[in-house]
Amino acid sequence: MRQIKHPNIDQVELTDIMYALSDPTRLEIVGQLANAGRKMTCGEFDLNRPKSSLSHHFKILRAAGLVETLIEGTEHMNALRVAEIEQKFPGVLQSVLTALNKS
Amino acid sequence: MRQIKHPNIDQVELTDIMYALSDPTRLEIVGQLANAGRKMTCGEFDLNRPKSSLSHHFKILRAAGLVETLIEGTEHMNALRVAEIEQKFPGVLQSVLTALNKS
DNA sequence: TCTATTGTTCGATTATATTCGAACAATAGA
DNA sequence: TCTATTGTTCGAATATAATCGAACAATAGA
Repeated sequence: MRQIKHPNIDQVELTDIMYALSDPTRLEIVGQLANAGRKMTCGEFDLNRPKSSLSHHFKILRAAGLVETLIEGTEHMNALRVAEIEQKFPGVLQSVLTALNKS
Repeated sequence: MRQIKHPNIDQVELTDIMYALSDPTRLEIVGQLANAGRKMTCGEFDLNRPKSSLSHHFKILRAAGLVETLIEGTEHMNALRVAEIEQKFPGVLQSVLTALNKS
């Protein structure tokens, strides 16, 4: 598997996004990614979970179209698909990120 | 039980809201409520589910702070807590409603 | 007081999610 | 080619959610 498959943005449902963002760990991942403003490897996140658990959460974030993962060597670089999500669901991700940074 | 208890808006977590909105039936309820622009009884919703199932979904919407239910006689009048939610999580509910009406 | 109406609660079933250790796969670099 | 690094996948256990019929509760109105 050379690169990981991601859903096309048209295929992403609002319920998928809501579901992905309903878990504290995943919300944390999304928040850290947004605040970093750059691609991050899975290991870079400040979360205290075994890697198999994190891998599971990244899988759900990818399926929801929120995160894009590019393989670079042995590392997997994760990026938020902000622009696409914003285009399809204006304001949804932005307002969630704003709420995250307030709490 | 004279009136139903609702959470104070301070106690509402973002994850609760995301979770409540991750279910198609509940999203439908929220959408119909918003579009109606008025209080609605449970029976008024155009959903094809047994009442025990609907009652379950309303319970979750209430717990998430999204819906307020006032008992009037034998009817339960449901209203969206738009203003409070908007105050605490600006843009979140609005953008979801906008997305709902596009699909 | 009896009955119809409107929802909630209960209980059981089925379906989905979460969690995490262990094994596996892909790659970089020695 | 061997090894370390980075994640994924597998499998099994546990937890949480959805579904819905049946019984129950509260009220209005006859």
